[in-house]
Amino acid sequence: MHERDTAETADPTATDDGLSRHEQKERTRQALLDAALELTDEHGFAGISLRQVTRRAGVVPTAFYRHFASMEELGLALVDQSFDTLRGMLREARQDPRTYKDVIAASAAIIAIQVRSHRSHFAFVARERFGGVPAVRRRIRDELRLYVSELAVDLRTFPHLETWRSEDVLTASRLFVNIMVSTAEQIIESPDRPEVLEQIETEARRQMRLIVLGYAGWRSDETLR
Amino acid sequence: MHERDTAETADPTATDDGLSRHEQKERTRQALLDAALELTDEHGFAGISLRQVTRRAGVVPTAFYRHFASMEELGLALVDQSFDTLRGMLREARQDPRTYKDVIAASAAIIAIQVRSHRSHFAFVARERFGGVPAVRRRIRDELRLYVSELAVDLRTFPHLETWRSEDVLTASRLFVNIMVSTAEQIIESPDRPEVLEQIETEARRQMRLIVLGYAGWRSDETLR
DNA sequence: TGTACATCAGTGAACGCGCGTTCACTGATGTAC
DNA sequence: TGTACATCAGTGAACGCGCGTTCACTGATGTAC
Repeated sequence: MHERDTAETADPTATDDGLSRHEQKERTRQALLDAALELTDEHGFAGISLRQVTRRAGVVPTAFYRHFASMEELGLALVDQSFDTLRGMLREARQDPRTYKDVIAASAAIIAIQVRSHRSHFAFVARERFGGVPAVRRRIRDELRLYVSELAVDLRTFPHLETWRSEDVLTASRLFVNIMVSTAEQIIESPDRPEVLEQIETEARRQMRLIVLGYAGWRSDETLR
Repeated sequence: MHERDTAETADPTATDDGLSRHEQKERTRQALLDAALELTDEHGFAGISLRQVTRRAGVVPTAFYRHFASMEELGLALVDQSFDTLRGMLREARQDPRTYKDVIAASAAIIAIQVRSHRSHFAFVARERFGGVPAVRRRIRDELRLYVSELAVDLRTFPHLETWRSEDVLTASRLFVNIMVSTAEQIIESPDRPEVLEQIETEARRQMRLIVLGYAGWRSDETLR
């Protein structure tokens, strides 16, 4: 083994833009994903072509195959990226102290903020959940199911809820995810004006409050099973 | 038996298949719509071509233009047809006496039956609501908004609800339509097995019951506004 | 009633275009010594 | 250290194919008289 490694300051492998081959490749891959996400927003994933994606990403069509075997594979990668964002939302809610004071107001606020800052990922899930390529649709459905059960685990930590039956917690979790998704869909479809967003957020709060109150009634009247 | 059947009610304008030019044209138009609906189920509306539609309908591509100026126009016609079906559901619920005994059980049952017998129309609305061509998406959004307010009018006729504030009735209507759409989506995505459908229907009933109970709580505690 | 003519739903050839995919290639980055 | 070679992300030409749309047409249906 030879003695190598010289200076810490100057990187001997540095190129014009300071990126290694690996880093450059990763950057192109992300450019393809971003391009596809943008185009999906306009035409739906089923309506976009490999050539459109590479054109927008600034590479030649054949370069696509260095990163994905097919458009379908790229679509699945987009699902994964989108759900990373959705999971980030759960993580944020868990860390936010407001959540444990007023879970409803906190949830509505977090949803509104997250949807606005990751609009394209939410839009992708909303559009492709029923929209397009079977493989993408299936992956989204599976991830959503997983997401519901992850939320159910969180819900169990709240006072009163730890004694509930697990199907009841799951029903609540499904309703919350339902409201979350439809709120996201509304925000995506709306003009980006503050008063419209405020109205959607208020509606989401009302819906969640209704469900919480519903459960209070449910618990006190077991015959309604 | 070889002797030809004598047409006792011989229609002088009768052709081989007994259809006038107008009737035949209408039949072709419907064949195009049906073909597009089937193909949309497989690939999404954005993913199908004019030629695919005409091929399945059994006419030559150029014949398409005798009926629609473009695929977009055909898409809008499909939205209209689908909402005729959804309105039929409301009409059915209004006529069904069970609705006024147990609105929840009746609604869940009616949704389940209607979705099964008009699966393709529900699937079209579910898929294209966020899925594809902007014009189609917009039309669906507008029709859904109208549908929510039509249901709100119906809800007002129920005991207790006539005294509610109109925003509250609208919120309830939105929640019901939300549950209806997501129930339809689940049925569409599920294998057609009775016990799975029964489970989805039960979940829909639970969700609706929860909301009704929620409103009971809401009414008795106005501070939760 | 029969005849002559008009209408028009559907045909079939042709077009230019964007598509996905193949292939041999280039030249900068990375590595061995 | 410098040199020689390997790797491989991205290139560019080429292909066959299905696409939407045009056009002149055919022949059954419909209408006037």
